[in-house]
Amino acid sequence: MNDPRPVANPLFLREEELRQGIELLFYAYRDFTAEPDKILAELGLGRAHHRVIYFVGRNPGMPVSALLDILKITKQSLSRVLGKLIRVGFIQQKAGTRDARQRLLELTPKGAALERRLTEGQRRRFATAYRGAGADAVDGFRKVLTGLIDENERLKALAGGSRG
Amino acid sequence: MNDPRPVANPLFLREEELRQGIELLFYAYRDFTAEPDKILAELGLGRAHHRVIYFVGRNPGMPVSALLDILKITKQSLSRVLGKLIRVGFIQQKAGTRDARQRLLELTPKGAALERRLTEGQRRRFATAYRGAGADAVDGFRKVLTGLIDENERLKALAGGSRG
DNA sequence: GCCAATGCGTCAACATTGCTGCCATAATCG
DNA sequence: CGATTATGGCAGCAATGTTGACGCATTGGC
Repeated sequence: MNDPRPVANPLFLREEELRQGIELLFYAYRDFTAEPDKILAELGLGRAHHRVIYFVGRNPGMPVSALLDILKITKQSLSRVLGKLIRVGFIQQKAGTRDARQRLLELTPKGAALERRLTEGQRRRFATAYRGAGADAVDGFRKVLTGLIDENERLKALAGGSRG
Repeated sequence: MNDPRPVANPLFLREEELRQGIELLFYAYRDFTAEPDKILAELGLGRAHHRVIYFVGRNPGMPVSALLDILKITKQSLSRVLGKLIRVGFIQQKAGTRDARQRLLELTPKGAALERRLTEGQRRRFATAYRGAGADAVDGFRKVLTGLIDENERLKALAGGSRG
């Protein structure tokens, strides 16, 4: 009846708060990726292919090095994924004009169609979540997520498309 | 000089807003998992092991089936990961009392130490992001992330530890 | 007490996604 | 010209996921 703690222990609350954040991030990411994964599996592709298709669609004409910097994987890992997407005809390369060593990447029409199909569900999921949470919540969401990103990556991340 | 659009196209804004959300989630998750991944690699473990260690630490005495329901992977995949963690001595099993078929999972002291080591950086990352964003932002962050989770998973996700 | 269902584990085979290390080519920069 | 950069390829290895099939102990309903 007589709780000795007038307010909840702030240290416990803090720990609980942090753990809840960790878990929410896990659950959200888990469900967020499940839908496209199914579509990809039917095509013999994986999540890595989606990431490449997404960012190339977002940044048409980007060189391989820019993709590597976003994905933070090795050149060899990307090479395999990218090679398959090119062979199957979702992505095409053009030689760079300024630097002829560069291979500038862009989606083929077929690739753009797949991109839309893959990302559609994710956009809808975000739209629903945003609508349900309200504009202020969306702002907070962005603030916290941005704070989770490595400091030296933040600017690049916020630049998003080729607007930066 | 004279922009024909008095305000930005709301449809474009919406699309841009949604894509930014998608990307922020990707970047945050990428950097959020990078630190523990390094530690795990030194131990010959992977991200899947971290997830198991995390949730068992959070829910001591949980049966295997509960873990499967959280991770959404197959029994066989979990079995391999769990088996290794038990062999190496990070997790131990006890037979269930109510149902003797169940294997109730808990961290060994060694496992608890690893859990702290792995999750420490992630907690710190969240603490910094929360502090920088403010209490209202944290609330919005939680609202949006919760909205991203599959509807029929939301209650379970929010229950978090064994408080539910 | 029988018998189906449940909880858990395991063997085999396979694909994806990372990694390292090494090598090659071509182009650009100083 | 020589060093660096941008890209690609090959071999091999590990982790993480999948499906399918099977076994074993226990539980619970009839």
